[in-house]
Amino acid sequence: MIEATSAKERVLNVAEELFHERGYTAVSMRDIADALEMRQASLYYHVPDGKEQLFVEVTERGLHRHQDGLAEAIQKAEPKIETQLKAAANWFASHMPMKLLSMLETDMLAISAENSQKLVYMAYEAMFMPIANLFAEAMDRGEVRRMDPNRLSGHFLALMDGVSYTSTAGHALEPIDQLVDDMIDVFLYGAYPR
Amino acid sequence: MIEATSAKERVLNVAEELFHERGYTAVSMRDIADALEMRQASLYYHVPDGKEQLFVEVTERGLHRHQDGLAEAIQKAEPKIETQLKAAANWFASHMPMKLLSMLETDMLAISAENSQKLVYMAYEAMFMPIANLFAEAMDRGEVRRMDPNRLSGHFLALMDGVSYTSTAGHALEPIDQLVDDMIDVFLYGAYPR
DNA sequence: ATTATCTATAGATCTATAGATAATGC
DNA sequence: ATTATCTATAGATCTATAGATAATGC
Repeated sequence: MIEATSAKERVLNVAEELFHERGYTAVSMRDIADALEMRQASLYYHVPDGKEQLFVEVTERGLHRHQDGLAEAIQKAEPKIETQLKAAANWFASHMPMKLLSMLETDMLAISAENSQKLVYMAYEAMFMPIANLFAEAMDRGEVRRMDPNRLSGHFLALMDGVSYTSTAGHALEPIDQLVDDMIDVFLYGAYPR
Repeated sequence: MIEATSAKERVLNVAEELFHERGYTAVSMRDIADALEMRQASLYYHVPDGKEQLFVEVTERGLHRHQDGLAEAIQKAEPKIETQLKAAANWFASHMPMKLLSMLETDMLAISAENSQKLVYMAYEAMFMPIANLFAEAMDRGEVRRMDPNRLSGHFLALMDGVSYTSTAGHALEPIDQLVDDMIDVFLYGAYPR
């Protein structure tokens, strides 16, 4: 079998795009099936447990992809916080603007508590923790001022989310790399004059 | 009539809470009516044009409230960027953690293009612009380094959104004021050692 | 007369199940 | 036998409309 993408993968890909765009509740199984040019009921062959399972699988897959890609991007960069952050941010930016916050906030309330907990924890592991570790190490090297690395990670991801939004929403006059660099500059040096 | 809140206001208040919590599509007219202990159909007396109108009214009211409250908070503060930002941030934080980004991203796609455009513009006027003006003035005073004030405003609001989320989601060990102060400190001085 | 509710219901849409069908793989 | 689709449909839920009812205000 030299299929580029299996049928299941195609389902996950389309579902990912739609869920990401409009959110869990706003997307119906019908919408997904339509986009795949198949009948709504046919989706249940791939996800017998239904819509919530589909969402969970899509999100898990996406988070694993983020975890791997992010780890690789960071590891490839020289161990200097600015370079590492740029690598991380550019990876985020290129691999689908994440909207982490909005996902965590709204969609999680529409699924079961168990699934929600699992996904929130995976998001923590995939995105929050790696960045926090980066800061902790940078602090040990004296590169970043001492403070709670978790808090700093939260700030960085919030900024990253903002950049994603800006570039998605069209009011982006400049390429995303430029936006990312600017953001990191403010993050590292602050808004006060140097 | 010495009513504290009119029937219409009660409807808007409950709708605001639910929409804010779970998003536009995830909340049904039934949910809102149930929370008000009235019948679903009765809502249509207050909002004859239905659910979308209700959402638009709720959001407009909320944005106006933000516009006024924010303007007042800023104007009361001494004209020093740090003090002004703290005033702005604390106002945001106390008057309902906003989730501006998530609202703009997801909910706007579920309503008509006209309404969406109107609300996005109102959000821009109510939150984005006042903060951008703050920065522009601070730059003139030499208090903030020269750069695009709009971009800076975006970064600040993204950080604010992140703080709102942190404090909402329970993983807040500290009072929100503390989180806000920390955030502003990073924003102004940067993550690099001073 | 106005305000604010109610009951009843039409019509659309949504999730999910049951069972048929057809192509490919052993 | 497995994979991947289809048709048909049950049952729930959702938005919105029509028309009745009752209390308060002029």
